[in-house]
Parts: sequence; C-alpha cells; structure tokens
Amino acid sequence: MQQSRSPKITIKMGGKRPEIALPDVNINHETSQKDQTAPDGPSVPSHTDEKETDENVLDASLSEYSTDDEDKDTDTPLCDDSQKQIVLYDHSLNVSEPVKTVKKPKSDKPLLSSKSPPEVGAFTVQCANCLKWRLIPDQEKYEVIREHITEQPFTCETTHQWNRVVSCDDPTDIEQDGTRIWAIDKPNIAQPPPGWKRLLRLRREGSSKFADVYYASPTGEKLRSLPDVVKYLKDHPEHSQGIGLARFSFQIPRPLKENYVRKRSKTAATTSPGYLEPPLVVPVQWAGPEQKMNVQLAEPLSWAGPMENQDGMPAYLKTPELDPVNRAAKKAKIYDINCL
DNA sequence: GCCACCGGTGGC
DNA sequence: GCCACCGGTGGC
Repeated sequence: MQQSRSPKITIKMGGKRPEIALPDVNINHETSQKDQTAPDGPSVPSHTDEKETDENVLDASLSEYSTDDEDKDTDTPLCDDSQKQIVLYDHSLNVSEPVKTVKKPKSDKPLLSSKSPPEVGAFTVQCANCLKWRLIPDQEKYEVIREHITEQPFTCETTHQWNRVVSCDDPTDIEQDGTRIWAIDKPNIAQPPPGWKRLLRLRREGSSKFADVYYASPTGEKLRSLPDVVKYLKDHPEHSQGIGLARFSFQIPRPLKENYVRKRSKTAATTSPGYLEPPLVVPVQWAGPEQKMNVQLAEPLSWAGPMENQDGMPAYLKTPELDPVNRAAKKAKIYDINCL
C-alpha cells in the first residue's frame, strides 16, 4: 500500500540519436515481466495501458508529463521506441543512488536495430517523502538534482522550481509497468562544466556494457575517458580555465534488469584445448536453507519493501564499497597533479 | 576516412 | 564482478 519506496525523476530526451546526456544514476530496465514490480510499490497499478505507444510515453513533451502522459504521448520523435528511456533516482537508496529507466520494447528483441541503440527517454527521481516518482522536465534539471541528491534530497516540492504544481498526494508520474527499461544512476555526479555536455549512450541488450558516457566538448569533440579529457584540456587551454577533472564522471547507470548486460565471455584460459569444464551442479540437490536464500536473491528487481535491506537500501543497490565518487575524485586528483 | 558502437581486458 | 580504458570495425 505504500507508494513506491524510492523517488525518481524522469527526463525526456528528444535527440535523434541515442545519446542522452544524463547524470549518472542507476538505471533499471523493466522487462515486460513482472519480475520487476513497480518500484513504486503496490500502489502502482501495473496496468499496461501504454499499448504500443508506451514507448513514447517518455517522449511525451516534458511540459505534459502529467500522470497520464503515458497514455498520450504518441509523438515519437526519431527512430523508434527504443528512444524512450527514463532515468530514475531511487530515494530508497537513501542517498545513495538514483535510478534511471529506459524504455523497453515490447518484444524480447533488442531495443533497437544495430544502428540505433536505445536512448534514455526520461529521467525520474523519487520523492524522499512519499517515494513517488516524479518526472524531471529536462536533463539539465536532472543533473542539478543528481549533483546534490544526497545533501539535498528530492521531494515533490522540488518540482515547484519549474512551476509544476504537484504534491505527495498526487499520483506517481510513472510506474514500473514493464514497458521501460530501468536503470539506477549514480548519485552526486557533478554537472558538466559550462559549454560541455554529458552524453549517455545506451547499448543494446546483450552487449558487454550497459552504456557509454561521452563528454561533448565546447568545440564539439567527443571524449570518452578521463585521459581523453586531460589531453583535451591540455590541448585547449582556452577551455580549461578553472575546469577540474572532478567535473567529469564516466560512470554509467546500472540496469535493473538482470542479464541485460552480457556476462563476460570465457577467457582464453577456459577456452583453451586443455581446459576442462567443471562438473555441473544440480541446484535442486542443495540443502533447503540455501534454496530459500537463492529465491530471495533471485528477485533483485523487486522494489517492494522486502527488497530493502536493514539499512534501507534495496538489495540490488547494495554495492559494497562502491564509492564511485571518491574513486573518481581520487583519479581526478591524480590527473590534476600530473596534467593540470 | 570518420565515427558510432561494440568487445575485450587489465586493474581493482 | 565492476569499472575504466581503448582497440576494432561496420556503416556511412
């Protein structure tokens, strides 16, 4: 009965390409299955009223992302549905991570053709109070929210900043009804420096990675790693004033859908002639207790209360050390010392 | 030739 | 297992 446990934000992207500039947050893909219960909790009617147009749901103009947007947006922009994705911020993570949703195709086929990977169609952030997901009108706003999400939790009132009148009493903006792919974004990612744009390109399901992050420089170059940024700043001193590497983050959201990303293939060692496959293990033969455990772990996508751990974080978000921010900062520091 | 996309891998 | 990085390549 409670609403979703985590607040989220959605942003709609309208570019022709799958590129999306978004803040790092965890992303989860919804599959059409129930494996992913609406994060919003039971309150979320999982009705799939989206029909074929659902995909466009996220495409709906930002201005009209009302509760029923889902039904109305039919104006798909570019290519096909694959472009509607959403990024969400999951507040249940408690400060830890935002969630992103990506729109998903109805079939089990890849979101897009080989030439156009899925694009994030919207960004959502969960209200810290009611845990309902709120669509964020644009990427820039989403990035601002994400940057300080831990110190400044997002709430329904935050939407007043863009003159939207919504409160915790209003229904959620978006539900995990299986029509989109959701991913959890990383929190606290710095906004790109002025003149720069952070682009997120999602890969097709089954790829070795979920997405790629690029930074579009003021002069149009696309940089795909910190070393690239360092080189660019050195080569373009006119655009490096006051810009530290801490402003750049190549962290990508994490898909909530299990197996969206292909597991690492076997190494040469395991494929070499002399390698012997280990004996198969028959799960059924395992002791009872363990089986129970396995069952619970098998539902990482569920956002229902049970999913949370004692610390209030959903199981799937439990990433041990995972201190991307610090790690990035450390790395940035090294570059600062060596190159800037 | 360029570039968007993908795969692979070393390091952690 | 995750992440950062970079090489490869197919399509344009």
